[in-house]
Amino acid sequence: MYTPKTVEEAEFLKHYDPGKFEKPSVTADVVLFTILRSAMHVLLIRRGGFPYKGCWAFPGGFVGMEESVDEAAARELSEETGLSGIPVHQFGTFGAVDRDPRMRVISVAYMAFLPAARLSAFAGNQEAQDRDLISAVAGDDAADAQFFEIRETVEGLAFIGPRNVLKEEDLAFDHIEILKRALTMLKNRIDYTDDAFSFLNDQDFTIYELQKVVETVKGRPENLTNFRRIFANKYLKTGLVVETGEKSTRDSRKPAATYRRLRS
Amino acid sequence: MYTPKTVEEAEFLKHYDPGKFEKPSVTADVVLFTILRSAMHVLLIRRGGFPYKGCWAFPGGFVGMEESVDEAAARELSEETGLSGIPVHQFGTFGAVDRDPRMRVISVAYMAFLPAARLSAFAGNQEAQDRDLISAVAGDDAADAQFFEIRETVEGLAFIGPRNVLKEEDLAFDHIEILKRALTMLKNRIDYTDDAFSFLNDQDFTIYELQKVVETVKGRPENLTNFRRIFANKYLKTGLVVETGEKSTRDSRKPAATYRRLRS
DNA sequence: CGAATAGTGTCTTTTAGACACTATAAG
DNA sequence: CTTATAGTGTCTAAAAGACACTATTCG
Repeated sequence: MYTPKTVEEAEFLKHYDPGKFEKPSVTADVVLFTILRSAMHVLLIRRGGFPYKGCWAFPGGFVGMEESVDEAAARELSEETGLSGIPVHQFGTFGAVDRDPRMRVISVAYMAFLPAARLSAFAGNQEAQDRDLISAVAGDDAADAQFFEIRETVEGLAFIGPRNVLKEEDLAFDHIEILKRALTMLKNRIDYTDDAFSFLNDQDFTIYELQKVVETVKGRPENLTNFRRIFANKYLKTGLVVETGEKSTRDSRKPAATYRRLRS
Repeated sequence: MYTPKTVEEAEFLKHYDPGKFEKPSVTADVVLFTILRSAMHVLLIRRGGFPYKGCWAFPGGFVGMEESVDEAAARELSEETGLSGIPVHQFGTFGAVDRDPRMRVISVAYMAFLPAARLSAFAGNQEAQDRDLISAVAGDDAADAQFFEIRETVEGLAFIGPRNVLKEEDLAFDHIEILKRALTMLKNRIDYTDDAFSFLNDQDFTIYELQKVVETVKGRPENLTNFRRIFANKYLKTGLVVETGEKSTRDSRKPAATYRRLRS
């Protein structure tokens, strides 16, 4: 908290008028990724109001005056998906003049990662599981929320939903640019950050599960031997990850060792 | 440019009132680095008005309604230093609620790199060269502008100016946090981006000059043989940099080969 | 000559990539 | 017995680190 150093300064602050200049609006938007059936998916919400009515956009909204931008991102994600406790990672701010036809809007963009298991857990019904839906909170602008598979085609990105297929131009505002930036950054980050762990369903996991996450994010297979060696050097040798002693048969007939990450 | 798809939507946009909600202000701030006498320097401007009067801050200011955030950053840098054509690189947005005591301000932070030669070139007088001053344009908030050497001490960062020495708490707002983030990112980026080239004085340079830039940014020496090898593999073999054929004796008695980067 | 950078050769270590092979348990 | 993952050993290639050595030119 800032303390004025002189009476003069206290007076200045007391009479300062923040309304002198016209201001842009600021939003926090969250690109929520998840992995379903070994394919990258992103959450999109169908816009029920103008502009870009019927187009699809990331969860997000205006930054309130009493919350930080980071808090706004977490709040919007939570409000529009019902999910809580998902960390968000800021990756860029998009400030072109005409990106919103209503008015000047500057968007601070975040990415976040959802373990697939949390998808069905809270939706609570079979339909939701089948269709990769999540319960969007009803609101002015949120008519429907779905996870779309991201597929890279020769004409650009396509978004394969449970009921429909979108092209790049079906995204609202400049969200296709935001998504492309997020994807590039995620692919670059995945090898030397702990993002991959955020996709895992359980705190106990097998090396195979982690490998599948990395392969899905990067879009190409990893060599099994090398992946295990790097895992051993980077996490086991340093003590960041320990073997639990339990065995898992989720992915294979042969029981696999499970591991757990220590201290976040 | 966005085109409404229906008359209804055109009406909506026409009557949309952007003034409904209170909005934060948005600034673009630029951390301008340069290298003088083999030491990292950063440009700080002394604040002439409240709040943080007498403290030092990065060049920056409010984003106008008719310019993008990137343009605002470039404009502020140009206005407050007289320098033009310096590319700016966005690296983070700082949106804590209380970072400015006047009002809610969200700051989009950029970093930029100034070749040392441009410092003296435009200042035009000996005093400026001696003191690492640059001509700050007179304004409400800009009383004085200086480059400070960044020195890492046990108590944190110190800023060694031509006439004075600052501590972390002499920086205004949360600018010390912004600077630390910029430094960390720059150190991480320097090996695999072309940032190092931006510090070079001339389009023709020697390997030694490039090595000194990298050493200064990272704060530790590079092995000469390995640096030359990496340079050869990364830039010469790929054709990104070519040998000019000219020789330089700027740094050594023995003439050194000079190189030039192709296509930006 | 000493000082300071220019430039090359080479040995070693580390890391990454590739591939062969055996193990386990369900169907 | 087939299949899919579990897990190890090892050969090779590429990259990084370390160090020795010679070259050039000014003062």
